[in-house]
Amino acid sequence: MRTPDISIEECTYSHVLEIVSNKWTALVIYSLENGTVRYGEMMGRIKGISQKMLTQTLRQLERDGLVGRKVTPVVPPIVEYTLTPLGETLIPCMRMLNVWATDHFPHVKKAREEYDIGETSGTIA
Amino acid sequence: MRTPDISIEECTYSHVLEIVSNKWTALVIYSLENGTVRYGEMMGRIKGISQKMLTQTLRQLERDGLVGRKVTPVVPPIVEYTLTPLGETLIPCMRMLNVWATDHFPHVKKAREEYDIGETSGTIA
DNA sequence: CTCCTTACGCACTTCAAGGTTCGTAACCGA
DNA sequence: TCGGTTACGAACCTTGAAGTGCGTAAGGAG
Repeated sequence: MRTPDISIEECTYSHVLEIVSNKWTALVIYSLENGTVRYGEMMGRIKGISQKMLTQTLRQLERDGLVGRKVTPVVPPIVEYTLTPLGETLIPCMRMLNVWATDHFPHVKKAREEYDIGETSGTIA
Repeated sequence: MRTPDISIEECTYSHVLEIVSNKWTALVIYSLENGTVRYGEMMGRIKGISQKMLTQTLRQLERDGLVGRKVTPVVPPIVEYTLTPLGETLIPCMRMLNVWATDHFPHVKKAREEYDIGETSGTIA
């Protein structure tokens, strides 16, 4: 009764996750942090991403207004991507998560290992 | 050549997402923000969650060392969950994302609508 | 005339997250 | 004896995210 019910729809936090929780989104934003990058160059920078996933991720970010897309209709084509001002506002948030991870992720890893040990051996005795 | 390649493994940011990007994780953490909560009470607070998903989410958070679990073996059983100190360190991060969402999500929504209009009608002409 | 390039789109497949339902221990009150 | 309670576990199904591979335009180099 004290605290009201929580739902996903009214939780703004969940909305942010919708935007940035995709597998490659963070890496794409990172690669744009220092300015405009061409499609092909991004492919080279982000290890392991496929053409399809890069395109798909960029389309989504473009749709959300976080990155801008500039096409130069020459042959072969030149397509350049840049963070929009809106997109740049995400950087501090991501940095904060980054700091948290650097500070606390080892702790999490340790907790996991201990938990898993307790799971496998502890239940027997 | 200027910036080195980025990969998911070395991106700490991606590790945090592993932890908190699950659908219900944020809501569960929120519900624990003001202190210890029993299992059944959480069910009532988090709208739409099923028993399975609540248990599953709590197990994961417990494994990651973010929430503590205390069982009182009476009948019917009493199980209480609490944020650990480590779990509490996540709150500021989540708040920041929350602020970002409140400030910028309307902008994102607008961008989406405009993009979708351009998609459906613009290509024809 | 043919191949090479860039930046895609499209079709197909795989896999894991999430959701639904049912069963369970153990005691207490009626 | 029997239903009610709490906090689960296990089996099953669905859906969507992610991965793989192929096709393509348009012109310039050879």
